[in-house]
Amino acid sequence: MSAASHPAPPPATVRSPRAAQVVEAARQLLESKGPDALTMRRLGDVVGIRAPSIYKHFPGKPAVELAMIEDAMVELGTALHRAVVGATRGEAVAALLVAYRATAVAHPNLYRLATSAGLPRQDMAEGLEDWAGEPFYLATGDPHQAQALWAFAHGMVILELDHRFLPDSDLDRTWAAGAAAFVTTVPV
Amino acid sequence: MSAASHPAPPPATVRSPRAAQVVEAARQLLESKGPDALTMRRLGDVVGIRAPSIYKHFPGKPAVELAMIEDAMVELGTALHRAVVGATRGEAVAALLVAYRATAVAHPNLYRLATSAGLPRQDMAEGLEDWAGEPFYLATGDPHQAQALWAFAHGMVILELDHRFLPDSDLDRTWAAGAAAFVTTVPV
DNA sequence: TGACGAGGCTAACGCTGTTAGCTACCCTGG
DNA sequence: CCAGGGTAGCTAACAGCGTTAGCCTCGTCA
Repeated sequence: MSAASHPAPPPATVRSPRAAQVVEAARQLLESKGPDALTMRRLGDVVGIRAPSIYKHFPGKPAVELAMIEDAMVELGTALHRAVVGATRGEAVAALLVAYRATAVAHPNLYRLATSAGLPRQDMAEGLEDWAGEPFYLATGDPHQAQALWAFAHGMVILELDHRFLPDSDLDRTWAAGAAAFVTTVPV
Repeated sequence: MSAASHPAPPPATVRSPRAAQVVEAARQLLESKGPDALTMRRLGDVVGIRAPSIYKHFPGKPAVELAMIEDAMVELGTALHRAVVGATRGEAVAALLVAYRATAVAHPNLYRLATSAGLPRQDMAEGLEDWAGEPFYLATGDPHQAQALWAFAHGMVILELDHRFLPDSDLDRTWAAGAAAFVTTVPV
């Protein structure tokens, strides 16, 4: 393991070929047609089976969504770890925010799904949440700074995705303002 | 008008007595039973009419929700304006965050409804959005700082409401960390 | 008095997630 | 070699959702 590597995500739950196919189809459906298009019948159509047959592989729609969320967290965590590894403190915050924004904007519906509700933690892969959030601690060196920075990043992304900022906003500068606020501050 | 007053919200759209009753019932239903309980049939039950009759007063469920969102924004904006009026720069940011958090936590489901999706801006009361967001500009004196602070506040609230922070987090300190970050920073 | 809009009603449509029950295949034990 | 059982598909159906069509009954006003 080289000095510039980052910790691997916790082992993912194994999926049967059919289950993996369902999750892949669900993701494609969600990203290309939006959340309203993600129905069990349409999902069955894409896979080539009837909706009730999906229940042979997943206990219900929330379980399919949870699998998608786990995938999204692995990808987001990977991007964030890659951004902070080997960076100095000042660079790390900016690089982390850039990676966070880019990953979320690249898959907006998936990001929304993964973050816009409570998580069934007991059903999630052990340690995945901690691992994905670790880069915020690595970049700030303080748990409260890390949480605050995460809140800022998530707030920015979700408000941007939902077009909640005024239409002519210069969001690059707003991101920069947030980054500056967090790098120039000492932990309380 | 005294020196410690704040600007009044833009005039609200007038509602017939029945329409007001529907919105009030919807809010009570949402807050007490959660978003899944907010159905047109249940809403009719509370008001004392059948679900299809609601369509004599609103074009559809989204219109009822929009009315609730407008009410929520008036209340949030009022609380935020009250918090910043007459405060010094350093105090204003902290007071603003306290008011934001308190208002959101007091009506979690309403806050989620008002912030967790895109807004049909053309159907909203003119100027309401600007007016509700104005305290962020008053507290920071800079539009990008204002947006960044809003993103932080919203991120904190929504992650707290959805129990996304690790269970034993000391969120008071995280809020303080964010406040400190934004008061000690100069505009970029 | 007659017309008409406002606001209620029932019935129904198409959609949703989900369950029950049936069937066909494959693998394994006797 | 055959019986049993699990795996994974199917159709039919249910309850609930938002919404629409069409009807009826008031109150108001020309």
